[in-house]
Amino acid sequence: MTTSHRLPTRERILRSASHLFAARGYYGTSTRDIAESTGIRQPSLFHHFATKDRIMAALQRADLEPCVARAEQAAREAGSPAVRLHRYVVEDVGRMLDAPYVFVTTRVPTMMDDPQFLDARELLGRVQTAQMSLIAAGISEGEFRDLDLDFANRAIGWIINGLILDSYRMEVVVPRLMATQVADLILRMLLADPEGVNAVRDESLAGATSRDGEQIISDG
Amino acid sequence: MTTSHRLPTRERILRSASHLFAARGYYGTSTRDIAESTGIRQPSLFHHFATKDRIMAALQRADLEPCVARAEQAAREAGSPAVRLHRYVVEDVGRMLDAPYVFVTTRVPTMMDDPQFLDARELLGRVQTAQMSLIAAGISEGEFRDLDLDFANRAIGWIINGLILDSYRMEVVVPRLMATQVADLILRMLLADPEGVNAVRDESLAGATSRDGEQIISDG
DNA sequence: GTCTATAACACGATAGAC
DNA sequence: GTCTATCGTGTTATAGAC
Repeated sequence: MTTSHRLPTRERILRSASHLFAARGYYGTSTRDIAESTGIRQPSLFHHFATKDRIMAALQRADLEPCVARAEQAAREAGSPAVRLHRYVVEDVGRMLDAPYVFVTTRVPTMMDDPQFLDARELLGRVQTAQMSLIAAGISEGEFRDLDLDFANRAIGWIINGLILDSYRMEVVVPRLMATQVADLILRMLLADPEGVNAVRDESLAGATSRDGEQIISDG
Repeated sequence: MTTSHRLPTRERILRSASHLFAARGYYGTSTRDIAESTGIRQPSLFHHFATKDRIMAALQRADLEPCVARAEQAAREAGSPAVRLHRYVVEDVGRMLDAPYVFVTTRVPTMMDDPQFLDARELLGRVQTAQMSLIAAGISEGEFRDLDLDFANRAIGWIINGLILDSYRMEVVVPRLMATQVADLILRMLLADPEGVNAVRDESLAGATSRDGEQIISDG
């Protein structure tokens, strides 16, 4: 927010659009709304994006591509599934809360059904697969309770999506702290020994990678 | 679904609309879509509802009025806050999953902001207040961990809303069982002694009220 | 790269016959 | 209570000047 007043138009469109989508939903936001809040006229939008849905698609990519990368890395790594899941959640939720876009509508099922947003559907599918393999590993190694795989995976999504949805209205003072609290909550649900959550968190945060900077989208 | 082929038109409109709203969102569903799926022409809708938003408002009432009643009753009652919260979640989630309408969009913040849906906003506010007083009681009595009240309350909403959202896509075989699993999950998050969830569930289910029948809306 | 003007269409809602 | 016909508006997107 400090030096965002001379960003490329394309970038300003994406930021405006993500806020408007969060406030009024994708279908509730017109291209006129987006243009006005960007400071250009409605037809000028179409110099930067061929259609309205390409704006949403660009936001979905910005949300889901880093998410897929982290999830699949966490699924590949060695070590405690609990610690890997915790770290993945902290880093990915932290990334979303730190992002210059408001990721509220990028993952809603209403969008995913539309063939226009097929790419996002595929990316989200890969996230689910990676998460499930982490959960399955935790269960088979005895770290997690013997929960239904699908149910556990959905529950994780409920909490993460709920936070992102609320984050537009809540004031998230310290993204990293909020992300950790959410990861703790998820681990407490899953762990066979719920008291072990403190140890898992300590190991997770000790091995955390450094945070990446502000992200810019390359393509739509 | 067994004998739904000669319901009053008004009722058929509400059922069709709730499914369409779930699939494509409120703004993504046109009055023509609703009429077609009801088996009438588009202008005939307006004999039953003055405007499109009155259809949504009727669905919101059908969702939130029983919810408010249960939440405020649970907050009033005596006894263990953990047991009261568990029972409230089981009964209310069970009710939503059993309902003839798909309650997916009735509580989304996008709707709540719109002054057209002010009534729903007020009802949802009362649900939040009742839930918070239950959580506060649980914390002060030492049954729950010393969580931030707002964070705990939001987390409950994330899980319940997530389930309802998914329920449109998931096949929920036994609503009552699913509702119990979700209540267990919520209690496991909150309880100071997570192992106590089994005792809480047993006491909760033992004192459960009998299920009410299929609900019909009276007014829009 | 942004503009004005406008096409082409979908939207919610009304009028009035039956 | 449902229909046909239609109004007025807002929508996404295009054409073409600057």
